[in-house]
Amino acid sequence: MAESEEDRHLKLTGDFDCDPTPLSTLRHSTSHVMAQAVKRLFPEVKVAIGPAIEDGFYYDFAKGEPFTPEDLARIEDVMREIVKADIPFERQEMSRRDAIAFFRERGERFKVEILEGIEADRVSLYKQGDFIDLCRGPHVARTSELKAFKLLSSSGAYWRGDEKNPMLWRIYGTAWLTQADLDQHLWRLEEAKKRDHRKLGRELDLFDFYDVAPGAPFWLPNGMILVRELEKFARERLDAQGYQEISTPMLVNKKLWEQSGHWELYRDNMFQLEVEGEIFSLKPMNCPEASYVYKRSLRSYRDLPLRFSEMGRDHRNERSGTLTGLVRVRQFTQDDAHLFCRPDQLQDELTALLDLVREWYKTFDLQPSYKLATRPEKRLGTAEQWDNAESSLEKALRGNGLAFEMDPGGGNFYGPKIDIDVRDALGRGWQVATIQVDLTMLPERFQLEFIDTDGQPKRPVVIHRAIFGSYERFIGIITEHYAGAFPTWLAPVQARVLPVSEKFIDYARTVHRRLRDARVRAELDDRNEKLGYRIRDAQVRKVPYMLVVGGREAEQGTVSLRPRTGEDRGAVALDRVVADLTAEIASRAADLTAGRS
RNA sequence: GCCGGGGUAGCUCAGAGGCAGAGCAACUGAUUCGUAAUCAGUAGGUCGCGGGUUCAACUCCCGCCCCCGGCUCCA
Repeated sequence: MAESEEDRHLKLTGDFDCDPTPLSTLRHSTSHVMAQAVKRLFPEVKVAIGPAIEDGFYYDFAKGEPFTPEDLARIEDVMREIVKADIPFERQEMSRRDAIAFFRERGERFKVEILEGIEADRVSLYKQGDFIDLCRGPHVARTSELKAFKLLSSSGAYWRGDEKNPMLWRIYGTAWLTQADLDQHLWRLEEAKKRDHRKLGRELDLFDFYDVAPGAPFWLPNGMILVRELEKFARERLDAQGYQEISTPMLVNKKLWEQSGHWELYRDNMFQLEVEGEIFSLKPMNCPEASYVYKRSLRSYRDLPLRFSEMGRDHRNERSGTLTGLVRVRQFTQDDAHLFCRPDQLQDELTALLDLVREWYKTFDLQPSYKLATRPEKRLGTAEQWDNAESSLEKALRGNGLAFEMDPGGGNFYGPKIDIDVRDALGRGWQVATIQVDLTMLPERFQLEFIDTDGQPKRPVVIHRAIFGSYERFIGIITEHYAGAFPTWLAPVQARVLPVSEKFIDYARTVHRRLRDARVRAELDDRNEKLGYRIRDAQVRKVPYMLVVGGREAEQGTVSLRPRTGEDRGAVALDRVVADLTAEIASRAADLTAGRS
């Protein structure tokens, strides 16, 4: 992982510990003004740290009682007074020793602790009016520059993120350069609430959770359609790429996990149970068992690469407080694969894999971004192996014309990797795919071999990769991305036939049957309700197409086509509607184009 | 796991020691309807679970489970 803004903030070392861009500076200054307001209202409170973060800022405070929503409103009022007073931010420097004395005298124990933990001889402080804080800066010139901000929430947070440390109270806020940006951000927060996959999952009957199985979804018929369509999508692509699908046991003897190293490093996250005196565990990952499949026979250099894919159902005993809808679960299904190749094949495999990833996400209108994580300090394997693996990953990225960030030292101890985030329709990032080169872990621990051209056994390189990441999380992501209005190929119900009145039920049945025969997931809504009611219902259920049929349509063999976008595409011949819909579904098109002239 | 907030009808939520409530959804009937909500009626509950206090607990106390927002972790 690259150092986070929080980490840099805490260390106060280097030239620019805090991101000096105008927006980050503004947010950072806003957090100082918030701390100033808090100290005015609650003089006994001690301050910890307050960095800029994505979309805003926070500040942590030591205080007996939590902040209430009313407190936040009062703090915000005081902040606006401070802004109005147009106070300058003033920088001053002092020796670290003096700074320690300065903050100790004020009882600011957290500042003292930070200062004691750093190496710099001199440090900077920033002062605005009656508030002074240890800070690397930079800051805006005057408080009047803060125009568009809002406090959002308060919650507990540990000092330095360590649960053994005291709990502090954190206030989150957001700040922007303009009111329009702030309004836009607040709109996105509102919109995100409306799109919450937990809410939509219930409303659209996709999945549900019951307290008998925390962290594990029950897939309802509608949601299972999504699972099946995604599986079908994945299998089509992997079949075309020469993958071979396997499936390995979920309940596995502890011996395997001792061999793989999971028992030592990951045991706390594994569900264990005893069977006839032996300890078994539900698999948290699929790699060790894929190695068994590899090892099943003697492999020649000619057999490689071997690409074993698996819809691996994994269980991880996540701490109860971390579970969140489909995004963080205890049972999930990875679209996993392990590619076993010769070192000289690594480059081509990675290039093909990135091409696959790039194409994959086009279907969902999700924008991927790539991060190359290189060798960490603690690692296994030779410099030559690492050089080869890192340059192969980089060449694969460049070969595909992909922009990427570097994450120096962020790789696994067994090899470098590329992590892939996607940005959704609201601009939120989600980690989905990962491509990890494994130089040593599986190859060494499981003694993987192939017989090379010289007749000697050699170690293959393994690539661990997942593209959706997990079906559960991915469905959570796309539910929010599409706001539940899935493209036709994914929509649980693709079309609803709505007879204008029961007089036209026969023709409606014919239309319905034609659609079903063409494998369109269609429903007939012949309920005893007015057309307007049934249209509204289909709309609320986000059904892509409504096919309204009455006398005119029955006579002419047409349907009146109304996509959920609200347009009226008028009377379209039934044959054409069926053809358009099947084409739209087969091509996994993003837009609703059937019947568009 | 920790901190804070919650759990009352399918959903959204009100109620606070003394008869369990509303809107929407559901069901039944009437209406036969042309592009986002027809009218009327009916039914619906172990107030998360267990214990305690009390003449009486959805309400107060204790323990547990689950959910939400964070911390930490993460596909």
